Amino acid sequence: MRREASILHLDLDAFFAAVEQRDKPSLRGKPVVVGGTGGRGVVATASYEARAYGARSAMSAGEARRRCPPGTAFLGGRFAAYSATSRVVMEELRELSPLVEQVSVDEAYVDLAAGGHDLSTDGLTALAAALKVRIHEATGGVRGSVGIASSKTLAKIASELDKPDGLRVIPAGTELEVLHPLPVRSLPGVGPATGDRLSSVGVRTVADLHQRSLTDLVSLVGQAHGSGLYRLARAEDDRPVVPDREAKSVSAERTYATDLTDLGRLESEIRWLADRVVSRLQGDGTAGRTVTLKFRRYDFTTLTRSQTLPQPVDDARTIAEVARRLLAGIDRTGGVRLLGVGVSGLATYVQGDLFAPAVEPVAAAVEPAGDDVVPDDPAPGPARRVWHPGQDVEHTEMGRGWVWGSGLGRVTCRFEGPTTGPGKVRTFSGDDPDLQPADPPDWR
DNA sequence: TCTGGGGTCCTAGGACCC
DNA sequence: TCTGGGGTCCTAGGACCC
Repeated sequence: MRREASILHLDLDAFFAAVEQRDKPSLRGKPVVVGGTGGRGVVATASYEARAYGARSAMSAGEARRRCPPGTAFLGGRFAAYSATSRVVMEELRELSPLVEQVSVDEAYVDLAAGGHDLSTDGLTALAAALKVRIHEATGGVRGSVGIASSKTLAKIASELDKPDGLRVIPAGTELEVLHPLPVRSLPGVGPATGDRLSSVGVRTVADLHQRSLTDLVSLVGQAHGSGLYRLARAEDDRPVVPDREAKSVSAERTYATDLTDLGRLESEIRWLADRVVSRLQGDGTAGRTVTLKFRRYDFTTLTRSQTLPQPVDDARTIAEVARRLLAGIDRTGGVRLLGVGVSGLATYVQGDLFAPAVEPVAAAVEPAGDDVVPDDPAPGPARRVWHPGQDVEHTEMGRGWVWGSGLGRVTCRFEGPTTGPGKVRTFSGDDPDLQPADPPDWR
């Protein structure tokens, strides 16, 4: 918490719907719902006119259709238009200060202390009012709510208080007056689960929260969350505004209109998801060591399986094969509602030969030619064999398995079946005659 | 027409090393 | 041989946010 209110939070109002209403005058003043046009969709944004009928973000499309009157516009979403509009808004914020932290397409923090502004309450109010006008003009009609306070959390709460088209400054020293009457559920980070736990011990407002000891809160919701709430109730928050946060993971997922059961189809979906992840990975010049497969069953139960590789990977074939191996260990009975593929443990990709000896096997997998994989008949010839993570193998003693990692002339394999649970891991020489590639998967 | 898609952070247990 | 503890890495799941 700073000594003066110098952190601004901006939240654009019903952003996607507002862009649609800007671009299609016939939609102005009418209920508009963006998202959820597919069979299993949910609402991304409801205009305030649609909210009046009970439509909400994250609600199923079917529920929103039941609630809204005939004539409501249900739109699929034009994300290019939203991000272009977002960029216009972020430029306006950067006029205020070099320290702008964009949290999402419609939300950002600005550190006003870095911008040399009049930080009196009157000065801040004038600044916020002028900003709102500039955003409305620059975007051609989108409005936003602004909160200014002495910390990020308070600024975010402030921007919520007068939504939509809000403007709220919380002068330094008055934080607790504003905070204490609020329901705990309005604190960022308190969702349904935490809200229920707090409610079960009689904590409903921030003032109630303030009464509880640190020990109580930690035992109720865990170390990090408990101490976070303890501090929040006292308006203690010194998180800085951080521009240009680096991404920590990249993922793609898809929910299917009808549950999938065919293994070949699942594998081609994995390949498609891996391609999407890779195009973003390569666009960012990054690669990651941990591949995660996300799997949601017909009954919405959701599992993840992950594997960390020896080196970062950014090629679709390796990522898809690791994901496919992970899929093979999951019981698919009943059908699959959603599949996802992700990569985390990101590292900026360093091009060059400096570490060539160590990364050569994986580097070879980056540009896969079918010939990299040794044919089933290991004819005499070039002795060096290339193995890549996820590849199926057959070992004379261990049976069927798959490559976990390789390097420096060795290959590490994991042997497990869908029913055997955690597998055995063994390392072999890369040219061990007992180890052979198994039948390669058929991607088509 | 029950429940999207892209993320972040935390917890807990086990393996492994010192 | 027994016993213990700390630290790090990996995996799986869950809560939360927009």
